[in-house]
This record gives sequence, C-alpha cells and structure tokens, in this order.
Amino acid sequence: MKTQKSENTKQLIIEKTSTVFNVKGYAGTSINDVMSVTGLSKGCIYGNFENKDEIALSVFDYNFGKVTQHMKERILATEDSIERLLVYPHTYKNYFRYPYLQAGCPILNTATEADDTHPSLQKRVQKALDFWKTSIENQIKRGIDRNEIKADTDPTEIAVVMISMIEGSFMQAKVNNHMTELNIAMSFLEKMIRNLKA
Amino acid sequence: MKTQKSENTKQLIIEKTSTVFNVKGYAGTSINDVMSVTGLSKGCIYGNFENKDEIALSVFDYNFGKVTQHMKERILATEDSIERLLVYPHTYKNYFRYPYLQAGCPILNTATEADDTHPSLQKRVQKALDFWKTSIENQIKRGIDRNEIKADTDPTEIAVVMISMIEGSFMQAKVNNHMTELNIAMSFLEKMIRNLKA
DNA sequence: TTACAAAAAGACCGATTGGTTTATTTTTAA
DNA sequence: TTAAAAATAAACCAATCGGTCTTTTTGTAA
Repeated sequence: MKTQKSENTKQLIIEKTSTVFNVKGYAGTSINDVMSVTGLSKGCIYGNFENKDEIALSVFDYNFGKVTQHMKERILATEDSIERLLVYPHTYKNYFRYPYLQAGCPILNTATEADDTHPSLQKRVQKALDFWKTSIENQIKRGIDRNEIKADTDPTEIAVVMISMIEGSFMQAKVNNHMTELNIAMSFLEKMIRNLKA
Repeated sequence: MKTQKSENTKQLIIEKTSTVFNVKGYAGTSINDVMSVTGLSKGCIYGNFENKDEIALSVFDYNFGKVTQHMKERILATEDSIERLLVYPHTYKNYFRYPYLQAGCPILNTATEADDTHPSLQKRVQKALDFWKTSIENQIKRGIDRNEIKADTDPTEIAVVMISMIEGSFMQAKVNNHMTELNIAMSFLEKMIRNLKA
C-alpha cells in the first residue's frame, strides 16, 4: 500500500537535491551528495527511486517547472502582448533574486551535458525547449491578433532569437561571475521587443 | 635531456583526446578514455602530463585555438568590415563542415561545466570569451574608422549580442540534433550585421 | 656495438562510484 | 492493537576512478 509518507519523502529528495544537480551536473552529482544534502540514508533513497537516472529526470522536471511557473505568473499579470514578452528580459536581468536560477538555467546546464551522453535527459531538454519556444510564438501570435504587434512579425524567428540571446548571455554571466554581458544583451532584447509594437 | 619525441607524444595526446573532452566533458572523460583513444599506456600518459587537469587545460587551449585560427583566416581574407563580421554567422551556419565544431563549441561546453566546479578551467574560458569579445569590438571600431559601419554603433553591445546569439542557438542545435534554430538565428544575425552598414 | 637514459608498458594502489542486501527500528493506517 | 509499510544503519558488491611505481622497451650518442 502506497502511503502519503513515501510521496512526501520523494518530494523532499527532489527539492533538496534540485540545487546540487543544477550546480554539479548529472555526472558530477553522486549518491553520497544526495545522501548528505537530504540527510537520508542510502537505503531510503533507493527505496524511493529506482536509480540515479530517475532522480536526475525528476529534478530536471522540478527545476524547469519552477522557472515556467514563475514566468507564467508574471506573464498573466499583464494583458499587453509587448509587456508579456518583456517579462523574459526583465526576469533574467534580476536572475540573482530567484534562487532556482542562481545555480544556472536548468535548460542550459542540462543541455550541454546531456547532448551526447545521456539520451533520456536530452529528450527532456528538447521537450522543455520546444515548450518554451511555442509559448513565445503563441504570445506573439496573440499580439498580432490583438493589433499590438506588427503583423509582419515572424513568431518563430523572434522566439528563437529571444531564447538564443537569453541562454547565450546567461552562459557568459555564469562563467564571468558578473552581470555585465547579461544586462547588455537583455537591454538589447528589450529594445528589440519594443520595436515589435504595431 | 628533453627529446623531440616526448613533445611529439604530448601533442599526439592533445590532438587525439581533443574530441573526447569536448563531447564527454572534463568530468566525463576518464584516463581510460584517454588511453583507448590514443592507444597509449597509462604510464606513458602520466609521463607526459602531470595529471588529468593538465591534459584538460591543454585540450581546451587546442580546441579554442583551432576555432580562432579558422576565424582569423577567413576574416583576413576580406577587407570590408561588414564582410568580416559576417564570417561568424556564415561559419556557424555550416558548422557541421568543421570537425572541431561538430562535437560542440568548446567555449560553450566548457563554460557550463566549469563555472562552479573547476576554477582553473573556468579562468581559461573567461580569457577565451574576453578575447573573442575584444576581437569583435576591434573589428567594429575598425569599420567605424573606415566609414563602413555607422558611427553610432556600440562595439561592445554588438559583440555581446553576437556572441550570445551564436552560443545560445548553437546550444539549441546540439540538443535538437538539427540546424533549424541555428539557421534562423544566424540569418537574423546576418540581417543585423548588414544593418550596421554606414 | 655498446652503454645509458628516456619513454612506454602494465601491474598495482587506495578511494570512490552506483547499487544491493539484510536485519532492525520507526511510522502509519486500519 | 496490530500488521504492513517505510526508513534506518551497515555490510557488501564489482567496477571504475585518478594516480604511482617498477619493469621493460626503445632511441640515441659515444
């Protein structure tokens, strides 16, 4: 019989390890790390998860979910399509305020590690990236319908460029341990988005 | 007495392992990988390098040098500043043609792995990134001086945006195993560069 | 051709990896 | 109250990790 407790423990393991996996990566995080960061025994961890893979997959979903949820809330807070798109540069300009982004963007971190070595993790990243792209495209289409965004705007092009600029400048911010490049790129992105106005 | 032979072996180890390190990452590449890919014994490898760190550092320099050299050659092939800047999107659009880029961009791969875990490698990436940024800035300044690029162009802004877009879209290309997003971003970048024309 | 040092080979080291098992204790729900 | 479920600690596993050390092979200068 499955109890509430085991579900709680499973969730606790995911939450407590979410940072470690994002910092050290999949290969760099050991079961010992999971044990020490959760305070749980090895037996308990393997009682709740089949293997390290299953933990890593769950943790990625959790981390990506956190970012997604945050963006969704802020996007739905405004009706204007341009303002909605601006949520992305605004958020990443202040990424240090959000603990789940401090360790790095889960997509970026997982993508570069998994692309050639870990197929199941790679699939998750692909899905996450596609979800993100589609969300932006839909916001742009909505803006065109509402006459807030120029009709000749290419939703896919803007979505791809936005994601590229965010991830590329985020990488620079992480490696340099400062925000200069990220701020420059995000300011540029803001200008670009404002230029989309009908 | 230091002989020629040992230098040759050292170089052979670097060249043969350059791909493995770029694919599997620093933590993911084992000495066993180095042995099997070079066909050399463990004793030989540790006779030529102090430790795994030293190999990884040398390999990063080698990989970055390859990209740099290639760009330099193509940039110097033309005098026009706009054409020179266009070398970047042109090259990355056809990155599969260049074996040292097929395994991924060494900067991107190393950056995301090293940022929190491997300080000496991180420093190399910082330097490489700074070198790249400065090169682009200098090309833009040269273009302004030659009246080929609009005088009000911000060299740093363009350099940061270029690097961000390249690295961000490259990440997407690698994780999706297709070029769609990279091509979209690089076409956009081409338009952007052409817009800089005085 | 010999002598010697450099280079390469490979056995060996302790530590750590992910993962299993077992026996014991604690929680939980009926 | 009781029986099942969950968590515990600890022993144990084979494989692999980075790295050392000694032996053997090889290149070279006298």
